[in-house]
Amino acid sequence: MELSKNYQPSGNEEKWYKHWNEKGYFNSTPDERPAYTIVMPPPNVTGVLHMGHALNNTVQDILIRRAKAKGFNTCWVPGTDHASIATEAKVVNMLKERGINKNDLSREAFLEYAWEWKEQYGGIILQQLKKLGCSLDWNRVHFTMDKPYYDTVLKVFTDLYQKGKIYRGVKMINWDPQALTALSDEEVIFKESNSKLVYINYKIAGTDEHITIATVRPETIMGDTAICVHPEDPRYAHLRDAKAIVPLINREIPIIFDDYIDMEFGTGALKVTPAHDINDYNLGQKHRLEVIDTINDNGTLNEHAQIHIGLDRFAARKAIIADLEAAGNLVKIEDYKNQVGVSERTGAVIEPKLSMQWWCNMEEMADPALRAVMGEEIKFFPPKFKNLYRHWMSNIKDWCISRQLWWGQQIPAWYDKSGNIFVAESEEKAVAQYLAANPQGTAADLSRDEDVLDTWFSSWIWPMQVFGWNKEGANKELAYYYPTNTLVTAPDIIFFWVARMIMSGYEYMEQKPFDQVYFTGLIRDKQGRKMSKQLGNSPDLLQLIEDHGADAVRFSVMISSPAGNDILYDDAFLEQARNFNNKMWNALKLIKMWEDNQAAADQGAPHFATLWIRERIKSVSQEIEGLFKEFRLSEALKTIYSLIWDDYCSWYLEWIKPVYGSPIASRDLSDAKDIFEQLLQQLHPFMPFITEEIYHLLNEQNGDLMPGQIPDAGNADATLLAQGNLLKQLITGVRDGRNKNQLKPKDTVALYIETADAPLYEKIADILKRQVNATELVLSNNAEAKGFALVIQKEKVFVACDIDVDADAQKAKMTEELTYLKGFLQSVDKKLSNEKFVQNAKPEILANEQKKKADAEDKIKVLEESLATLS
RNA sequence: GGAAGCAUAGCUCAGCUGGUUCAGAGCAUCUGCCUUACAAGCAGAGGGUCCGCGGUUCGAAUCCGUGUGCUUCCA
Repeated sequence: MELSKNYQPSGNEEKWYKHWNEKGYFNSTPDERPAYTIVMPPPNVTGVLHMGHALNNTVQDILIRRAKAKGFNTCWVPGTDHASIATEAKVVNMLKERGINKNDLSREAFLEYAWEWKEQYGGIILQQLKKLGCSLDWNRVHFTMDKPYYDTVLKVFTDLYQKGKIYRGVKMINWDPQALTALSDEEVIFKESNSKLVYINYKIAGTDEHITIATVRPETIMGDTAICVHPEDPRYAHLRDAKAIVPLINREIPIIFDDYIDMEFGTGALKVTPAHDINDYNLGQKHRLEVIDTINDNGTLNEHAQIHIGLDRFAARKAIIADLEAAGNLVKIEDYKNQVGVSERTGAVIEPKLSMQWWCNMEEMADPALRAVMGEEIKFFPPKFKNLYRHWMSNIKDWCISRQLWWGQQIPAWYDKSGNIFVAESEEKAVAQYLAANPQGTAADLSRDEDVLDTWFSSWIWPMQVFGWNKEGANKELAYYYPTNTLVTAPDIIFFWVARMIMSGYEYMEQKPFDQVYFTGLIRDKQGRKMSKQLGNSPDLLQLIEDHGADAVRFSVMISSPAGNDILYDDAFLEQARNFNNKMWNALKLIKMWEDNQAAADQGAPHFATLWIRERIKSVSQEIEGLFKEFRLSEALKTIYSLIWDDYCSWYLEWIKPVYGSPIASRDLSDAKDIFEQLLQQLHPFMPFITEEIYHLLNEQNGDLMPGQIPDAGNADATLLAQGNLLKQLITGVRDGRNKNQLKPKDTVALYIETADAPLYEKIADILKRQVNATELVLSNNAEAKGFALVIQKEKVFVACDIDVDADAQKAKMTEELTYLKGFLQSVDKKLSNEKFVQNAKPEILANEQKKKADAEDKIKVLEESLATLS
């Protein structure tokens, strides 16, 4: 068979994905095996695959494939999220490009366009996940706006309303003047901004006196309804019962006293604008102040502002400053850094606004959800996120769930002409409610709430709804797959989504939605910056897959990605992955070469190398098992990587390699293949394509690697491991000695070894000689020959060769080692003679110290003897 | 303003319940090799006051306090 010089991923990946899919490996139906279930965090329909998705979904695919290989019935559910604000914005833009104004459309017409958009672009990201190799059950694709899902969201709303957990009310909300909708607190990002602190004089009514306030929002002064000072501030004590006059519009407002004020800040006097600041609002409630809303929904001034009506708030800010200056009220302007809230989706500066919205009371639901995480019924990986979660859950506020948009689940609330509310899952039921209360009425008296629900109000029931929670009657699927096993997500949606899923899980299933939450890190670029569209520092993922193959991309995001820690993405990882691919490819080529030249079938004993590496694999498999239990996936990958590259390729294959030109023993060949297959099985979850490809090239296979099993590893034989280890050290030691003494690779040597374990050398002599280019190995001392001496573990090694060795340098080196060992022995002795140590240390640690002492003593003895021979 | 996390080789980072299988990996550097699987490779090597200071302990990279620097979350 002719194999290319290097591994070529292109072509293979599509081939294997299609094959796995056709074989049905991705699909799951309940059976007698235990289930292992993951629901994918549904990406936005507006999204395209980026590095964050790549990391997140690679992790999930690894967990799924590994669980499959450990005998679980694995089910990974794909889907997308309708993303109210983002999608609506996209659709509005699309319409604008076609010359259509959203406001000219009916709701129904707009939604038709929106669905059209969704059908065209909404599935892109799922298609892209196939390129990454994700073993998703494509029979189970869900969308948060599908009919059954939509209906269930309404059902949840109705149910919570009936339980009194959802209510309608006027409160201060975060208003996005661009998207023209309310946002929840979680959708507001605070950004540091360079603002101006403007000092303004307000005249005290009936006097010539002024009071100076400082504000960053002078355009809101027309909404002022008080000035507040600290009750103990001597500067203002005389102003009790005084009134101030708002500049430009000359409205009288009271001066109030409250210890909320920070006397140090600004002038110690605060203008209070209850309609446009949450803190002012609270202050206003306390002091029963009037509320004057001076800003329109779109961010322009309204008629209550009296001046500059229709001007945008930022233009108004400039205009008002100019007016104040002209009127002589402006004192000074200072530069000032403050935190300004902007909309997560549109980037518009948030306008705090009093508004009638729907709210969900979270307190009661938070309680079991908090306990589940703190009590580790749901485990967080890494656990440091428990703190963050606890803090948020214990300070939880009511959730603003209505959005002034059309794309989403329309709130199932109907109003009659006098404003009474009827909430029901369907219009018929709402009408029935109304008619029951108003026998004279007709359905036409009712009008439905225009608003839709927050997207997260639909995705918080994702883990149960994807298994048909809303279905009538017994649900085998839900019973089998729920609770799911692992949720893999990024820490930035711990409140948006994770916490709320836990709450809805306990509310409706009386059970947690998942056993564990694995938080991936954020991916940053080489300079440590977050990857973002604005910076353009996010690599084009599909291009990366195209250029390097999905396996390499998966490797590169996983190798440096410990749970919860940010990763700095660097293309160098791709090179490492490519080299690793080529390494395995070349191992395959070597074995295929041997296959063409093998001895007839033989019943010979297994090669020492084979005996050793089988034990080595057992021991490493146990390690990997432990790493998976703790979700330390990057460590697991590194461990497998090193097992394949170092142990299998660098040691094992070299040890069993036949002398050039001679055939390989057929037993060694089949062992080498068998071991390679085991290693491919272990690596498969991380790099599915190349492993499947090599697996099939290695042997004629009956089945595929993907559904193959990783058996539980037994305990490794410690003696064999130690023997292999000694052999490695002997080889490295002699090679190092050769290098240091400037022996060329082709120069041969002879080995003289004094050992207490002569039988071992019968097994390893051939390997040892080959690996260090020795012509012979004699188990005795030879003081006569030219050469150099080494001490490896307790073995006295003399390397005879035809060069003059610097005996002094050699002695110096040995003496140095001896000094170190004696110091080391001293420290061990000190420990062992310390009564407190002997009393307090655990038995195994004590035994270990005793072993260290014995080993050090042995080695010192050998070193001293060798030194004596040298002189 | 409140809280959390991080600081280990030139760079990017591992290091789980304190004890040399603990000071490690990849990249970079140096030396020698175009050895018939692999030069995108092989064989070796060098390189670290584990941020400073103090404490707990028989013993600290690891635990506690404190200072400095960086990051993130919340208001």
